[in-house]
Amino acid sequence: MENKEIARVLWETADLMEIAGEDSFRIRSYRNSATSIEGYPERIIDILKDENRKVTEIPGIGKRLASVLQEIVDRGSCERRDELLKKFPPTALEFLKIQGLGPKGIALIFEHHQITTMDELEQLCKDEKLRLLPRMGAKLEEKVLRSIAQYKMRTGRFLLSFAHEAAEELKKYLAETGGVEEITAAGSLRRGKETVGDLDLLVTGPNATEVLERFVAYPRVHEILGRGANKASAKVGREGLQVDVRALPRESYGAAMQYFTGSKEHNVAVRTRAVKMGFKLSEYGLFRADNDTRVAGESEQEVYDALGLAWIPPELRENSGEIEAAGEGRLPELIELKHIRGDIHMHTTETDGRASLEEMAEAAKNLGYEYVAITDHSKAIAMANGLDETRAVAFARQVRELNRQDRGIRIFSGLECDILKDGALDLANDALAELDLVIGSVHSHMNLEPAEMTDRLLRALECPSLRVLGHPTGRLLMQREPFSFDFDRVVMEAVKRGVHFEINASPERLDLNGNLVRSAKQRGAKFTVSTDAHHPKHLHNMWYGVVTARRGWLGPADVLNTLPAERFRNAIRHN
DNA sequence: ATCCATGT
DNA sequence: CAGGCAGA
DNA sequence: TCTGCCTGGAACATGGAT
Repeated sequence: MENKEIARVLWETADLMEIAGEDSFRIRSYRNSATSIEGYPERIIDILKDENRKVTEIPGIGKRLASVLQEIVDRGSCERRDELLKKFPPTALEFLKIQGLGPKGIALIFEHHQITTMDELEQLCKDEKLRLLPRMGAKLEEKVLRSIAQYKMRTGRFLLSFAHEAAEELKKYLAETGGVEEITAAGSLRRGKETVGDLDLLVTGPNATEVLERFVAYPRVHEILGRGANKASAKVGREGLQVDVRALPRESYGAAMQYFTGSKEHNVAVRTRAVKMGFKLSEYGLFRADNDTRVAGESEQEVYDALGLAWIPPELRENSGEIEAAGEGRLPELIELKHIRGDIHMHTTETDGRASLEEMAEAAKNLGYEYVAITDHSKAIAMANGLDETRAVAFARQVRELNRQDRGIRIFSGLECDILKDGALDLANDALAELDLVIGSVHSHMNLEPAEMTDRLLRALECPSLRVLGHPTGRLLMQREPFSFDFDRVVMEAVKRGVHFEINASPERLDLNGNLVRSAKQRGAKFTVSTDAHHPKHLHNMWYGVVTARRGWLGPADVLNTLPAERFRNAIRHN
């Protein structure tokens, strides 16, 4: 059992305890242990097995949680969780994701009604029964109904990061079969879409068929949906990600990859082109329409070539101009991970990060970056102990001092400064001016009317120290809609003032999706790609941001943090 | 006005 | 629930 | 060195119910 799964069980238990109204310190302990286990460098299961070691060495884990961990590893659950699940249905945990319903509200609902499914909850609201409960009213019913609608839209979809990790794990496992030439994840994962519905794995090689055997025997498969000679599909993991594995002959591997990568719209357009050229294209290959002779199929390159197209990076395959561009040889040269020279949005223990400045810088150095910007929160985020003017200025000074010693990576002093409700920045200008890089972000009042939100952002852009608009749309994938404002107007103003748009690489944001990036670029916008890391391991998320930038047709020149350190410094310098 | 639960 | 501290 | 007792809580604003 992996640390992640253990952490999940602990987290669930904490949620259930909260609904049951148990001691808040105990709940906190469970949550603390969940987060520290999730990010723990060693496998808990190994420590438990080792006679000479104790899990209580891990800070935050004491005698009680140690035995809980043992229990979870042994049987996948713990007594407390089992008890609570007798009292509350497992859907209670789902209800927690409905906006407006917290632990208290859910407990109250269960006290009065015997419901177990989301549909029943929906019905309860529609029947105007929820408002009969104390402290609940018509407004809440509406809110819950809206949130349920959203919930239904997003079920069955998964974060890109989740699908990516699942795919990597599966690929590794399946490759152990031997006799496998290639395993590739196709579909929206390959196109780098922010959320993914299901996973398509394509396999070729002499033993491709055996791979299907191995797949259905995968320990995390929990429901086999079908299995034939060339294709098997199953639900994987507790989350129920549907995975299709297809075994393919070498000669049609490229055609299949092209086909299963999509998008559907892209494929329709490509096929239309093929037909016009006297071919037919399918997942089996590209054939001449008149005599069915195979023209291409082994590689994607071959297929696109034969159609008179340059090979199109999967991120662009949305039928939004990429085919024309490929035909005319004017596909953009897209940004790649290796172009990124510094991560310029991250947090430390000074506010809500989990590691020190030194640890973050060290981790960034190990990723090969030339520089980092440390950008902790400002004081409006009180719960994160955000920096006030005094601390910000002191921090800027501390960083100047740090850079005198050579630590193999350049550090810039930054701040993720809150944009207040009226568009003013949270800290005074003279304090901001001391910092190398000011990112302005909205963290509150996200439901303003569009006009008001637009004005707010426009006003924020007036701040002379502002260099970056952080997570500009505020969306949280599958959780919170982007806030609405006049994007184009804000883009134009930002361009005028030299403010960059952040492509926030954190997988639950991927803020600015590909479409917005592209339309901003067309209006002259420049960008940053940053992880918003709160932990050294989050620095790895950069890839997701780069993929998103690619979906927005960006090249390295569009992105500020591809510049070498010195040029980067000049670009952000205040006048 | 006050108090609570929720959310950031 | 963990961790620290007092008192044994 | 062990046992038992005590403390700790990321702050605040908002929207809505009463």
